[in-house]
Amino acid sequence: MNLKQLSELLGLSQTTVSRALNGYPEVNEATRERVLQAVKETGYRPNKAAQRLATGKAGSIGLVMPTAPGHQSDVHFGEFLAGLGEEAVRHDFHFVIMPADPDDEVAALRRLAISGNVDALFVAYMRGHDPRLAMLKSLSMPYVVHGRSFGAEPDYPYLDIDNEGAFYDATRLLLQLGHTRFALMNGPTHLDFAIRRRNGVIAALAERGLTLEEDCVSHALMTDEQGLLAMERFLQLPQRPTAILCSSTVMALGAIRAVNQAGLRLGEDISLIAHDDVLPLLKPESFSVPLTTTRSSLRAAGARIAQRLIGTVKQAGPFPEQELWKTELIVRASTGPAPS
Amino acid sequence: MNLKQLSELLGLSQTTVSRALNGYPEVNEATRERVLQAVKETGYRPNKAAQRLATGKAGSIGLVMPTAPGHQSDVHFGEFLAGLGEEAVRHDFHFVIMPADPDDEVAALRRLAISGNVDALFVAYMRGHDPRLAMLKSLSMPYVVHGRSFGAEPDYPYLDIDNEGAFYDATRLLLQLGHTRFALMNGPTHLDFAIRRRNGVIAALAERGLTLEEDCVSHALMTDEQGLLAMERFLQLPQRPTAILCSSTVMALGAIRAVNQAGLRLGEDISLIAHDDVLPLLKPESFSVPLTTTRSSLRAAGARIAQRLIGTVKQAGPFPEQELWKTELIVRASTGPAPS
DNA sequence: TACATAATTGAAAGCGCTTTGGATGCCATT
DNA sequence: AATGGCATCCAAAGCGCTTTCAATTATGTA
Repeated sequence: MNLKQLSELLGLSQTTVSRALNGYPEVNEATRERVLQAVKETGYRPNKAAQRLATGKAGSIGLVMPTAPGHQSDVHFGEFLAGLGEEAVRHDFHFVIMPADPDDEVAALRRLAISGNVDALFVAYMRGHDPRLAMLKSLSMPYVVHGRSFGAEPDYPYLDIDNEGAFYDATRLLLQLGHTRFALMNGPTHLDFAIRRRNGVIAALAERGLTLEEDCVSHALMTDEQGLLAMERFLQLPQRPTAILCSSTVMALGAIRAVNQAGLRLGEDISLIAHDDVLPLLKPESFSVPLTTTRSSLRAAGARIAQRLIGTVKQAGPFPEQELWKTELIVRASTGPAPS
Repeated sequence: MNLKQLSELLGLSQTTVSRALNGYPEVNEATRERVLQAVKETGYRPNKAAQRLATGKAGSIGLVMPTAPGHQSDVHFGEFLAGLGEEAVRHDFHFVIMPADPDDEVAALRRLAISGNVDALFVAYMRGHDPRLAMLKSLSMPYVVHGRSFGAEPDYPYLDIDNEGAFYDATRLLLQLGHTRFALMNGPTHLDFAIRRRNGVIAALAERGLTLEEDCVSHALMTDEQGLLAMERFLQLPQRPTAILCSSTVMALGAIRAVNQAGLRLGEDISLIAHDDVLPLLKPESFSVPLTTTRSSLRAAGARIAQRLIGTVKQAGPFPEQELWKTELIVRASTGPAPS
């Protein structure tokens, strides 16, 4: 069933049917009703490819999924996608996902953009001085960046959380509890959020005249394995840190295992604060020692970005170009006063 | 730059340029060279929407992502997607993801199919007597089902793992270790794999004249929370089970917490075997008590399905219609002889 | 009553590609 | 010289939609 057949069936022109379907005001309400009724009965669906060719709009937003054989797939990606989806489903948008080697992200993003398959782009996994920004600006296609790019002029549309503030606050809390020996389990060095979180910690420590020693910082993939390894390393330090900041609840999982294996008690011997993206299968509140976290929902961020992206494509009013979300600092049992 | 402009530039017809680009044999090699050269110089890219409208082929495979506000996003989905992606990236295919309310999956799948945006469908989260099968058959679009539909004639293309066999073998192992009181922590009742796994357990028990008591079975979302709750319930039973089968390592996480909290020792007081989809952030081998599992990589399954789907679209030879993968039973420390 | 105006509808021209159904010219055969 | 086959190429007809421009009818105004 296509437009032509439908219009013949109704004894109307394609023009009128098309208008009725797309909510144009110049069609008689009675006619529109008739058309809508026929659509319901026949199950007619406009062919998207044709629609796209005619309008230039695809009703879809594109994103690059970093993937490669052996490449760790990322829980955060799925969660974020769920957020995007939640919003997209309300506007009959869909996603076009271009899988790409992580080393090939710039090219993949360009391919996606000029493929003509998408109306807007979503960009994540931002790095410091991210090379994709220049490319995006040259593209004349709407986009929103999740995160920011440290070192780049902040003149691009983004939604980010206040990573520096989050870790600054977390560190301050630990300082107030009397801790003086700190360690940071962070994500990969080149990623923007890792840079900012580190800065947050350093800034808070500096106010007390403390510094973050090089051997008290780990940069690694945010897996529980890496968490275990990093924590084991920390615990073997001659001057063992008592306060640990951690970039992910996934990593914290491994870290906690290391603490337990060392026979230490979380919240007493070791205080731990992790950043919580509100992942579905990791509830810090139900850890055996509930985990103090800086919290910000990845999923909510996804939904908001979808909203901005779709709104822009549909020309539905202006959106703020830059948004910086505060995180919540939620104190639970994994933090306590420094052991004397 | 479009085909018309390019062909004018070259002094050729659109026909010839199109053929040169698409590898048709009836164009002079010299001409083809000239065209390819011009493409390189002008950066011409064919408009996908037009291509699609003309050919009906989109170079993409479609899938429905169950999502709704408040709906738990699923780690397995992301991992599976990574597998699909790994293969798709090699063939310049992409995905079109249609987010949909879980209650609306049949309709969503149909929308996706007739949208003209996809060449093939991937279908997951199969249920017993799944209503989507009939719809898919009527569709004349290639598809592959991940899993099967219990109770339906197995005449559709699928890739599944031998869920029944996996849990049968796991149960037998526990029986050999002397266990007699079993419990099963399963996924939602209506899902196909849950049905088959349960059957596997029941079959193995039956051989020894044992039965699976109703209060020793839990059907729930496969989250760590539900795992915790289910295990707590099991442990409070008057005749406490000593052998637990679990449908997911995520769930096992919570279950293990419950065991620890009850002051029991995993692998001694309680033996546990879980099914391992090889999720990136849950390594059963590095649990504090390494976990005995039935293993089958979700990601590998994704890649294989992508291969079949893309191959079918490209008419690249026939693929087996039905595949049933064996799982591996990997024995680690979470299983031990029944306590006396 | 005559005319301007608003409300509705349609014909047809694209959108950028693929593909059918010829053309055209060239060569080897009869 | 007439024939057929082959290698190349092209004009034009779609694919299924949107949108411009125009036509038609109904309504209101002086």
